Amino acid sequence: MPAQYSAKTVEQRRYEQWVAAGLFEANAKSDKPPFTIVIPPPNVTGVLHIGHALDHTMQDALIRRKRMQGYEALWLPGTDHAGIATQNVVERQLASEGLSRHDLGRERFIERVWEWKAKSGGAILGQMRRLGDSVDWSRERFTMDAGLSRAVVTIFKRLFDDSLIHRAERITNWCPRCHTALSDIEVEHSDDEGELVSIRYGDGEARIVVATTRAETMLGDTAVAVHPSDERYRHLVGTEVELPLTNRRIPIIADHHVDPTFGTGAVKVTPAHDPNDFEIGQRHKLPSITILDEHGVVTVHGPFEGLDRYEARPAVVAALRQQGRIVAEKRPYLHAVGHCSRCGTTVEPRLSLQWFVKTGPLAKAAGDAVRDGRVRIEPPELAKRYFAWVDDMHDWCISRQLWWGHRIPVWYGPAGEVICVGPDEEPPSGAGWRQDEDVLDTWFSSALWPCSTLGWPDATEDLERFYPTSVLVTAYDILFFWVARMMMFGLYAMSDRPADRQQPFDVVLLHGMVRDQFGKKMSKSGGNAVDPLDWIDRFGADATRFTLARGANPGSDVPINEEWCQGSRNFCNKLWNATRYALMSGATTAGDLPSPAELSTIDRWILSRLHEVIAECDQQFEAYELAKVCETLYHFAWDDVCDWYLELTKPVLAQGADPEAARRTRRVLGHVLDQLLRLLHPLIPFVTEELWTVLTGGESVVVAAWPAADASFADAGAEREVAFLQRVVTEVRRFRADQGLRPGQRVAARIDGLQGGGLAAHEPLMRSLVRLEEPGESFRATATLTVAGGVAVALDTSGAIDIEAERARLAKDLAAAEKESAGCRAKLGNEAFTSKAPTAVVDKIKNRLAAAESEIERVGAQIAALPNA
RNA sequence: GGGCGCGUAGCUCAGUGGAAGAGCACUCGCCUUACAAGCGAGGGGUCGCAGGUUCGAAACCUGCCGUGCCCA
Repeated sequence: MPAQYSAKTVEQRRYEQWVAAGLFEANAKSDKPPFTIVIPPPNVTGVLHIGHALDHTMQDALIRRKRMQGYEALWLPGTDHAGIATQNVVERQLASEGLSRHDLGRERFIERVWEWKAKSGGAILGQMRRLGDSVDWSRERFTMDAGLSRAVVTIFKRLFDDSLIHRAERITNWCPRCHTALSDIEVEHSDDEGELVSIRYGDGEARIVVATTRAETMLGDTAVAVHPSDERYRHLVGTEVELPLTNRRIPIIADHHVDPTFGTGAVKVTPAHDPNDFEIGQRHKLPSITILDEHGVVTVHGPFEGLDRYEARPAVVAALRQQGRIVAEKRPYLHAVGHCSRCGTTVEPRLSLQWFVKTGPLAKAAGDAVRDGRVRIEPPELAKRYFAWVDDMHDWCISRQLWWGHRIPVWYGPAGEVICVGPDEEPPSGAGWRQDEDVLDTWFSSALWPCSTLGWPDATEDLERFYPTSVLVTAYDILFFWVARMMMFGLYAMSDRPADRQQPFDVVLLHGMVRDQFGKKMSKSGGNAVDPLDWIDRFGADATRFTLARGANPGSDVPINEEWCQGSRNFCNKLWNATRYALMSGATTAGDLPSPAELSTIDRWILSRLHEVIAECDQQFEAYELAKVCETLYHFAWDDVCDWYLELTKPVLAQGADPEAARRTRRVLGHVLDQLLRLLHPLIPFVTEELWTVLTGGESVVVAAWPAADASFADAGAEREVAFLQRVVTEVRRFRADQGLRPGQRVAARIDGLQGGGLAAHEPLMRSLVRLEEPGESFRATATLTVAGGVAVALDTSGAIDIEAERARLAKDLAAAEKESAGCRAKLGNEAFTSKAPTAVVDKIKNRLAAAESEIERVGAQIAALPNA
């Protein structure tokens, strides 16, 4: 084994072996309990970014541990067809050939998309292999697969028949670039610079001033609204005012929605181009005048016709200014603007005929499932956010004016018939029948993902066995995207089952977003984005995973940086070298572990610690505290095992030592590493596999049994003894460092009082750790260290010691002890404390005081023994 | 504007009523036969501010300041 671990030479080879051996394939026929995770399907156009890497690291850690624990573990991979994004990609490709999708026609265009998918789609799936995702590739799914498409039609038909899907003309978020409607969650709001223009409508007595950030929409105004109790305008309500630039007069109406404190307290009402105005329009039965087409171009007759909305705005303002109607202008004016989440274009609220899911009853059920505990949100604090969303959900616009996607299964007849065609039904044929042109929102199909991937609507073996899935892992910022929609559809689709088996998942585990070392959001433009593949290349997948997992505190954001990833790589290397050393020292996993009675204190200590750590890890895993699992194992591996256990057992394993004792320690050493590698495997699968197979000769740690905590290994005596030993060693090291004694330099010393601490047997061990040799003929102590517990170390430093350095160190110790003592005395002298605090707490303080007092005595005596400078 | 978080060491974060912690960074000394991707030792905190509750507050309550996110 080389002295450095090379992830590059291990990772790809190991992954291929795992897949070839079928270790990730779940067997629906086994009698093991199931544990299921479906991957939140990434876009088929997507590439692996650092957020996926975090999400997948967490899922893989959970699923690998369950697999080792003997569950029938299924992690199901796949992608969604990403309607808008994919269509955009292929349209761009066509554009470079000078073509549009309309040149090809619908059928040929969809063929092109499939060709694109076959050639370049799903790049992320290959990248997941590099991360080490233990997904079952034999069950990979795509939302446009035949089976999943059938699921879409099935639920559409059911919802339609239950009157939960309907078609209506409403204001929707319209992307003038993608030429499609969007749902609310596909719109991202940001504060942008715009303008606020105040315009005077009407003249003389009948004039009123309104303010707007979108002057061009005044062409579509059909009213001016004021608050009903606004005294300033009461006399105008019910009258009409002249709308400039048009030959129209519009009414002044009173509506509670108007905020009288904003601007002049009067607002223009454009029902066809603003959701609030639309509502006002409905209430007051106002006409809606559409002034912009699907490209955002003005359609009203006159001088502005044919202008883009951004050309029309200054043109309208200029025309108004010419008429002297601009009362005030504010530029720049910061206000919230919605953008298409796919292309960034400013969305245009637009009146159009769309299909909607009536979310009311579905959202209620989705909320109830969490409220009554069938589904648990982790961490629970985030449930509030979930409720806030599902309890106030707007109807969901599901039709998209795209070609790529599941076409809406509705046919319109010559006599105005509207027929929804189910999965096993024949669409109507004959003259005048046509299918709806639109496709469904991609989320409509991914909302079914937990059940459709397992075979729904068919009652498949997989569905029976693996649904409900165990846990859904995703980022809190898309709680609404995945969770709420999967909950609504899962519960609805599975409603024929008993209530406790309908939910798409038992637990929703939410993590935060990956950020840089200063907590800043990662962005390409900000230059702080980390490409996980780059890290995998340079540091290895294990190091990348460990860095992410180590920051994954439940529900909070995960800061990472390159130095920390280096640290994780170093940790892998540490394990590599510890195992390398162990193998060179003859560590073995063959044969039974010797019983504690046969073992040395040191061996019993490390086994005691091991079992504490196993128990801690289990508890932390169950609580989804991955950051804590990492910390626990990092600390145990590096500090307990490498820094102490390996060092403490070196003399036993050295040549010339008792061969039986050495044999037993080799077995314990092998066991501890074996167990440690198993515990770490879910987090860092590659290096642990490489080391574990060499160490144990086993087939693969992927399917090795998860360690079981056994309290009978707890050994408080051994832990106390080793802690004391560590204290003596550290005390001597401090002295040596302060005195500037070279680490390699051997120093003669006499050690007294070891019997009292029960450490007599460890004297040779201690001497070797701190390089103290037996006193010779000419031994003359130049310094004496007293350590707690009556141990004293007299050293011959062969010359004058640095008394000032020694005094400074001791003074510091003394000050600390005195501070402690004073604090404890103050507490114990307070009658209110001793009478009201629990006895256990009072006793603890008494013990601390006693310890501080003896420390003061010890250090004081040492200072007194120092020669005067 | 409404809601939800957060504020602890230089940085990033644990710590939820009873000794202020970790990793990294920093300082000093070391190539000590597993590991310099390493070893040993060390320095560093008014727990945002002000009140309050309590025998006791980093933690609980109120207000303020700063900051982040979501929604409008």
